[in-house]
Amino acid sequence: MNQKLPKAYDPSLIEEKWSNFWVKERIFSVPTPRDAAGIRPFVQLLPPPNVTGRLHMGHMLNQTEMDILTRWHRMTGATAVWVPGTDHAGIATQMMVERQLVAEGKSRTDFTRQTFTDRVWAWKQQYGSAITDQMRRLGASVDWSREYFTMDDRLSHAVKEAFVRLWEQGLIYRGAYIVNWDPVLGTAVSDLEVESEERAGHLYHIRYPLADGSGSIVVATTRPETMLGDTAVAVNPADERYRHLVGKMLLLPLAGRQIPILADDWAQPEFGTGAVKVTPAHDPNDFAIGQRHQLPSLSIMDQQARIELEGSPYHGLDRFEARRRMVADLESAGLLVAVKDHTLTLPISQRTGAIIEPRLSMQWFLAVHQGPKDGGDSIAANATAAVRQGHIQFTPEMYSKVYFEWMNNIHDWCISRQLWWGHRIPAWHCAACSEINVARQAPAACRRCGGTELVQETDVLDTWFSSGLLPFTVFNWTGDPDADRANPDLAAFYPTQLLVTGFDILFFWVARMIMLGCHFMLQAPNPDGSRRELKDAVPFRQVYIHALVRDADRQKMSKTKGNVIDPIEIITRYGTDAVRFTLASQASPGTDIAFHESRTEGYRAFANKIWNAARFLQMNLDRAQQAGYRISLCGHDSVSLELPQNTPLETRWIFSRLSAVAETVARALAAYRFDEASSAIYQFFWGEFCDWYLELVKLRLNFDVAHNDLTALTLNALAGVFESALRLLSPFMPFLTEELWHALYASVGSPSPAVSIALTRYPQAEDFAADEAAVREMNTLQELIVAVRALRKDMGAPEKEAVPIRLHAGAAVAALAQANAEMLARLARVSGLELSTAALTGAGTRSTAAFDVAVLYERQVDAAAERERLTRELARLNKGLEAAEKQLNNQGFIARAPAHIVEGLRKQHAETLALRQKAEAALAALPPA
RNA sequence: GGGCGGAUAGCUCAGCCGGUUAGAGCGCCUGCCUUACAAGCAGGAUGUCGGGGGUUCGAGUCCCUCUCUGCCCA
Repeated sequence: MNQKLPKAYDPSLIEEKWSNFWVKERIFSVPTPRDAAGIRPFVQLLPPPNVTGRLHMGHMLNQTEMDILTRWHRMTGATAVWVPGTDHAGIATQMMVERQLVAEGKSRTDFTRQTFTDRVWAWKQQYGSAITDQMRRLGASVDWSREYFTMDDRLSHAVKEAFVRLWEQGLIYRGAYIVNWDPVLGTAVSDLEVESEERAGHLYHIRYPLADGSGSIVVATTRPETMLGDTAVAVNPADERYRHLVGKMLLLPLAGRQIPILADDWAQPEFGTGAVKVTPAHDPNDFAIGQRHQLPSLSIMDQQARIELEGSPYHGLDRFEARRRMVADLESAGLLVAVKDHTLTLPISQRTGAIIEPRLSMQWFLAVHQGPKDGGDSIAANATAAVRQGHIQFTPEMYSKVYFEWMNNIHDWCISRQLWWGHRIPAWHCAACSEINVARQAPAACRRCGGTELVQETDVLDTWFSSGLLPFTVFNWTGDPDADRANPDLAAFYPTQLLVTGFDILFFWVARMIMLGCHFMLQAPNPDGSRRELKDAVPFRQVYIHALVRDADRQKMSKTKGNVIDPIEIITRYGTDAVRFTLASQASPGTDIAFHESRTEGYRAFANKIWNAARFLQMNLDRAQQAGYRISLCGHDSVSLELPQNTPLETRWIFSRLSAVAETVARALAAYRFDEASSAIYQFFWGEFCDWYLELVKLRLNFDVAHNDLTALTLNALAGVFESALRLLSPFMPFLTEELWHALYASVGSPSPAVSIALTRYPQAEDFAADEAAVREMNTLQELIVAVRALRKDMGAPEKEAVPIRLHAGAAVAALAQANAEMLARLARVSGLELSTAALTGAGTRSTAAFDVAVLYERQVDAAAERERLTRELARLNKGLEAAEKQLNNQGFIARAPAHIVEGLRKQHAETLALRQKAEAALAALPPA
């Protein structure tokens, strides 16, 4: 019945078993609650990885943090829902499939839209779950029954609904604007998807002759190829050099059109020649000038950024080829005045690395500064207020500043993409009258002219539009106030409690969720029918922004650098629990994590330590059973707050420590201090439970004699503390603790009280008896033991040989030492204790504030080493005394510092003084060097 | 150019609302195969808290400034 645990911890033997178990048994599935008001929800949305993605360290950190919090809250009785899903990732996925086609010698244009998207779906079916499969190995306690894909019917329906509503509210509009055009992808991309890069380039000075032949003006430009689209030349109104030319017409070289010279502040006199060409269709600033002066916009490039100008000799040329040709032509025409080196900042597409072409094109936009037609504040106003008013809190707090900064400068959001893969915009263009019919279903006839020839919009929505809706769409939001009010999932789980994510998607995703969440949910009534306020419309109440995982040299991981650490590979070598603990132990808000494998090695050793503690326990439980003891273990009830009268010191102590650690962990986790929480548990488990408690219980467990109370009591305490410690640790190391927890119950011969440790109660400070006196006494004994061990070492006493000691101390400490002679014998190999009324100094002694102790061992100490040690000690003490005296002699300090600080310092000063005397005496007693 | 961080032991990082002589892990040195664990046990060494100035009875902690360094936005 009792399976022996293997001698060494081997994660590969247990992790797969439990991750399968958790999924198969649906341990973390949360049904829709009947009574939303009766639960304490802890709801989080997993930042959905792209279907094209592979798990990286960032995911692992993110999921480790989310999982620790989820498991912790779940164990404290919350209804913990963690919703997983994947994102269709428009551009990334389409690129992935297109690349596949290229390998087959085909291209997207060989397919119809339908057959292409069918192919993407097929790809998704086959490869799309790679990342969620990897996730299962991390032990993430997500609710798989709620898993979604952003293009599921359910979510697509909601996306369509959201779009139509925004359109009806007048917040979505269509228009020709300058957008960031990626000529490789053939689509517009948002500002966020554009990076800027400095590159060496040229500034071309080109002469534009006046139409009347009376002279010319020289313009400076970095992009001569766009001159075919020029519709003006601008000079600064204050620029004396050109004032007389304003209003005159120019003859545009290479095009032969006439364009005006106008005055506009945008032209900076000190840049280039002070005269700039204006190309409204190919430059955002020029576009603005064009608007101010009602200039025509002349688009001269196609979707691949080739010159598109019928009849022009440059027609069909790539933009950079066109530049070369045009510069050459200008030169031969004598119009190229100068070419100067110039560093220019180029917009680069994040996806493809292509140089973005600002391009005038028809796009769909979401208005962020405008109130909806049916009343209410603008999207940006609500999103700003939600954070400003504290309904959403950022950790680290600093990120709220970043958020405001962005929100204050936000522009209307270009939500259309010229792709095939994504949510198609629900709009139909009337062939007859060009009316745009936005509708939930394909309309039969145009609403304006009744025409029946309707063509659906070909654009799809930006991926972030649909993911921005997730906090409510995953809970089946419909947009219909009555239906939404009656929706039990929405009632129970919205707003979600927390979002854990990286700063890289703060604007892409976090901000969009706040924008869309506040906007839509303000319109959804509360479950009781009352009007929803902003504080309950927010998509989440807390945002925790985690750090970046870097390599051991603090370098950002990147494919090109080749320093990417694959979490699966590390997990395979060290086990998931050890990797999770590594990340947790370094996860402190606002600090990047340098991932050192040596640390993971250390935490695997920790896991092994726990494993062996379990083996020790199992061994003793076996013996106990053979000896006829019955051990009862029943979750946290096994630990009694009332310890029996005869409970030995170390047991009173360990329960006190357990209580304190539970407190520390709770406080740390509430503040996202994963590092503090994990270090407190580590310290407790290894430094206190294993190093001290397990050694001490060996004194109490006695199976050679008939049944005795002390053994029984100790066994119960030992098992109870261990069981509690496993629960304490389980959010951090779910696999190991699950395995050992079940094994522990098996050893006791009783069924586990829950199918999983994850469903038990999290240890709380008040679950354990705290005993201040026991902690103090134990600390004194620890000090004494450490002092004796050190002395033994100094004097060269062999490890195995027991040695007597002499102790000088106050009555209480002396009595404590006498009462615990066994402890001293066991842990410091003390063979006998002799009390001394006189203070002890000289070779072979050590002193603390509480006692002097001497090891009675014949061999002479190494006088030189001892002198060195004492000298160091003396220096340390003097430093302390100096600092203390400086303050104590300071009248200001005595007068102004709080009494307990002054008193504490005095006491310490007195103690240090005594220690110094002893050290001096010891030094003097040494034979001369 | 604007904004936000960081600099503490050899390395990676903690150090709260200022309060007594600054901590952890890894690494390093020494001794131990003490039957739970050598992935272990025990003992030990290591810091002008980036420089300078200020506030304060008191500064690693608050303020100013400089140096170095990282990130975000334009």
